[in-house]
Amino acid sequence: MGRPPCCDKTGVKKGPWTPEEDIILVSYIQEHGPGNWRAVPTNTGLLRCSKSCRLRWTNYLRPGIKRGNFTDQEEKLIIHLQALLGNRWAAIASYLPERTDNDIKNYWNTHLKKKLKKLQNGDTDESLSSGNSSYQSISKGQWERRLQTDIHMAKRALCEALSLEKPCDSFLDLKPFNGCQSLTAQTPTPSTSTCTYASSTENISKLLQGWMRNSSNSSNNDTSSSEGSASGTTTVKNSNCNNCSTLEPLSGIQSSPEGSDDSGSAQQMPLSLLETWLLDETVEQGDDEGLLDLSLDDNTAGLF
DNA sequence: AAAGCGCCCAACCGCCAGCCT
DNA sequence: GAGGCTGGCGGTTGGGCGCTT
Repeated sequence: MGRPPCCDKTGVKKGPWTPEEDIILVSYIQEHGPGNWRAVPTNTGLLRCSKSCRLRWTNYLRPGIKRGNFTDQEEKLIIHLQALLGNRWAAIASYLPERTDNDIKNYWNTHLKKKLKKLQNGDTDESLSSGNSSYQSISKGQWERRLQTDIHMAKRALCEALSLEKPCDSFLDLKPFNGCQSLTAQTPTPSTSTCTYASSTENISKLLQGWMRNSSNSSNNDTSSSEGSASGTTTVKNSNCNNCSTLEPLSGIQSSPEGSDDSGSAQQMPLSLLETWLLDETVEQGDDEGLLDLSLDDNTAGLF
């Protein structure tokens, strides 16, 4: 009957991931591809719940994740999409392939919610002035048309931003992980896939660099690598990797033979969605047909 | 210098739809 | 078909950090 439990509740480690754990997880996924999370703790020896492994991968280690400040375009897009979709962060994240739903959710809760609150209280905010406040005095029909226009503009901006990305040859030359190409090949996506993996490689390289530095500096000082680590995260965020090419490749990492399912479902689907969106030439300003098939959330539409 | 406060964000929790046995 | 697990999702939490007093 059914399946065995995904993991033992006992002996499962919680809390921040250490760089060592990250490396183990990344190595495993490099070899086997993402998916079958239940097998990950068993096969890697990680004392983590399968759920925790999946979350760590999708929210932090997955290729193509962009970290740091949100651009104005991204911000506006999030606001528009939140108005349309409500708090469906995964759906919203599908239009921002470089951002995780968790990041968007956090950004909304910590920044945008406050901004909108201010707006509702009558304050002005120049970054949103072309967004919400301008909707306040117009009819719903006008608002929808304006919204389509803004989404179209955001689409253009995003398209331009993506087209500006150049092939990351320097990272390809690095080959920090054997078989990294095959992982990207799993994803039948736009040309950005190479870059997205490279950017992740950069993240992981930084992480590795920090970890190697820590472990060489203080091989007997575990607290610096595991405690200081809430650090796994801190290492990546704070270290400046000016010369990643000095990194040694990880040994024992094989290419993924048959790219399993995907590199995190959140990666494949969003890109195809985005691609559809970007390539949809029928979406023109003022053309209400064929746009996002989304109805207004009454609550959020009321904001405008 | 240090205590207090607020912000940020990684990670956990609980729920649910879909899938597997 | 039923029971139960998996994977995905949104909400929430709490530790770390920086700023202010």
